Amino acid sequence: MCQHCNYSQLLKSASLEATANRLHVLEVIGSCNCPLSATDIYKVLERTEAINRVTVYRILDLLVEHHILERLSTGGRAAYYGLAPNEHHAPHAHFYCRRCGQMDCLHPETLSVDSELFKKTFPGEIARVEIRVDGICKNCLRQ
Amino acid sequence: MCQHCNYSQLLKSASLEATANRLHVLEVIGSCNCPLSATDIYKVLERTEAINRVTVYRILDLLVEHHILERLSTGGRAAYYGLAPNEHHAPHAHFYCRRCGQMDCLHPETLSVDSELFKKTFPGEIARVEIRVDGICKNCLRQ
DNA sequence: TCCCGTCTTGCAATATTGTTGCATGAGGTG
DNA sequence: CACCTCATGCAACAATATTGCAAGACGGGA
Repeated sequence: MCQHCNYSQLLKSASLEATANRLHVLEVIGSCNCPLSATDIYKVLERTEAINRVTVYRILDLLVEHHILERLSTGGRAAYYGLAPNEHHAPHAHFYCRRCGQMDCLHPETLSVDSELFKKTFPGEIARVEIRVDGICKNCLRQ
Repeated sequence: MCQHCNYSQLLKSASLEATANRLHVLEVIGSCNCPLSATDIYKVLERTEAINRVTVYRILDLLVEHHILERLSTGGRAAYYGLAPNEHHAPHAHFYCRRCGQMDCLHPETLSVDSELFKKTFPGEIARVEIRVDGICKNCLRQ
């Protein structure tokens, strides 16, 4: 997803140590153009690194808390993780294929919500708006 | 949420038997103005009915599959369930409070997405668009 | 009425996903 | 070196959901 982000820099600006494990996690997520579940990430990493499953969960939680990653939800029960919006990444919606379970990022322009009016009238504090389109992807439609 | 829906009728039009358990589940969801998790529903039901937790899960799955209920996701790991859009219920967005975990329905007009352009250009099939606003609700802000 | 098939439900076991407690080890600082 | 902090591993646990199998309900037809 990102040739623009310097993960080490991202971590440092959040006052986090740029440990090898954290960089590995960011590289896996950043090099995939779609959000991944914790299990996905762990499975990729364990092939090449001696990393513990719990460590992956802890890193994901930490990075979400520091707004480096964002947690997304499918209709299913696993959480998915993607790079959080930053200067290189505009907030964008996601598409979830009900048949194959694949989650994809949509281009920021294609789908957005007009939340200005909402923000003015809503009595609470708004942190983010998550938009997810569910359906069947073109690959699954072909079959 | 609904004085207009005849649950028994809803089930019959989906060719499903209107069993007591299914009606109970629908009544619990329909009489709450916010989506509920499977556990929420089970806890309400077990106070008055002899119903099994697994039965609740199965009924929820069945009703989602038949588009009587819709499954919603919070940032957390539990799925939430609400009545699916139908002639009495316009599709609407939801608000999830990060502090108290409460999920609320928003009025259909306050927040909607312009998906016409998207529908024309997207190469897959679109079943629904889920919009969730995350933040802190007004009750939590007061504290 | 009795048998048979289908559907719903309960129960136990299991799976998946995520969390907690505690110990170890690395690396820096006085 | 003694001490501190932080990241990590490991085992146990917790929460949420699913599966397999058996029992029960209920209707249709012999």
